[in-house]
Amino acid sequence: MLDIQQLRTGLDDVVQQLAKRGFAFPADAFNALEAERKKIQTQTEELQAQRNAASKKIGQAKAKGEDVTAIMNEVAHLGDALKQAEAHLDQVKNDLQKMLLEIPNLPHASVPEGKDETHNVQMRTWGEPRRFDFDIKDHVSIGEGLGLLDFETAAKLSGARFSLMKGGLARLHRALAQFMLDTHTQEHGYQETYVPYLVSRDSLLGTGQLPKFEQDLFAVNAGGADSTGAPEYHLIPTAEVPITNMVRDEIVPLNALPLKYVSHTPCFRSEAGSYGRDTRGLIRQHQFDKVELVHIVHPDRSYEALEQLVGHAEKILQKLGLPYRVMTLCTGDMGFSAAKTYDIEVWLPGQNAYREISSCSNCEAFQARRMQARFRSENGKPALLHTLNGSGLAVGRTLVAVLENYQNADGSVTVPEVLRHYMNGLDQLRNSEQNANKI
RNA sequence: GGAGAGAUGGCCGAGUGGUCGAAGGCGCUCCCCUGCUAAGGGAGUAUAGGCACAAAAAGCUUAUCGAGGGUUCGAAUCCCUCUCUCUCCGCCA
Repeated sequence: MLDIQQLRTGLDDVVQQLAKRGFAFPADAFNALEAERKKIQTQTEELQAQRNAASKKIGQAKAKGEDVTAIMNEVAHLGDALKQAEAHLDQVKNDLQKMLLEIPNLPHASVPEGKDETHNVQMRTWGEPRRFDFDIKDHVSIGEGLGLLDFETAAKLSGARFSLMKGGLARLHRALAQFMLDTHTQEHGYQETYVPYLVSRDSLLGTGQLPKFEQDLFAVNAGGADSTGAPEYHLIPTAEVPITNMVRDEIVPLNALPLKYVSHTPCFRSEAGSYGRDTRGLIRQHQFDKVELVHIVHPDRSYEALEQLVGHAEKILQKLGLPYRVMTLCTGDMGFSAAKTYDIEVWLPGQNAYREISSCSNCEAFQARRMQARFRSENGKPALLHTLNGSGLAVGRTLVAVLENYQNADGSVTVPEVLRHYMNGLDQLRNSEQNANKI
């Protein structure tokens, strides 16, 4: 959420900045609402002040045992007018709030201007894509070839865009998550957290998924789909939601900053509207695992923290020996809550392309304002925090990258050195009688 | 799921219709005193808005005692609904 003060005092600038990210701010509607708000609020508060003063007088008079009918008459007519004014004010404020909640964050000055992902700017690359002297397969063929990846059965269980992994592949998936968690907690100073996978609407409002992106979420009702009323819970689309909301309505002591949390969770996305893209394989699923990094920081430190955050995510790819590049997203490609975003894209030989595996964003005070997440600042006053989040990394896509980059001519896959410890020393996934064995 | 108790400021805790944004304590900040320390004395110490102003300060004003609604001239206090916490019972991984 943007600062309404900023809209009142510098609307033109805000409109211009939002235009850069392709958002048309309804300035006229805002100005009209704001003018009305001002009028009604003044009027309402005037009436309230009258009432309060009269009530006080009544109280004082009664205490002295005086007759109060005169004052009572004086105040009697206020009731209806006040009620009406209050209702009107509520409505106008609600409309304003609704408008405010649907406005995306302003891009940071350093963000390149552009319409879509073709205007993202490459910052750096790491590693050399490996040369293969055999015909390479994509991860689907590799996984199915091993007898360890089974989309058909997953479809039977749930439908499209779900996956079933078995044996060494399921274990490799787990190993990746463990490895990421261990690295971030032991080397990067994050506190491991276990969080709810079902969250309230308030939490989703806080991080910006609601009210605008309800279509992308899965909703859950206790007692089944035909239960009446609004959904009680939503499945988390990312651990960013529960982790960041830990500080909602809190005032964090200055000396507790920065807070750095990591959590491994499943993520659930309906991805409405993206059908037809990445229909094959593990790239785009309704359910996937992710290790999420969140920083809650002092506003002066958030861009410093963003660089660290990206570095921590990169470290995982480096240790796994997976080539990648880091992109700064342009204004038109950034997410709703972000002021600046770096994407990390890993090299996928099966697609002969770099594909997003991590997205690291500084949301500045955008989420904090929605959440009323504050810290007690140097002058003793509460001030809004800055929040950042980033994948460190998307586990499913990392698995894809490992399969494709570490594939061998005979269809086997070499287990990266750093993961063997988590695989009981196993150094290769290969097909076997056992793997091929039915369900 | 059943029965009961509760939710007040950074924390503890008083307050059952009026001058209460809220006693008292703790903590914190500043000052005084004390040759260090400890003890003592004094003052201050919620948040978010609005108005006005070029802006800040001061000022005026509104809201907030878990949330929402209601009764009333007036609600922390009375009524209703909800949420959460705790205790006991049941069930359950």
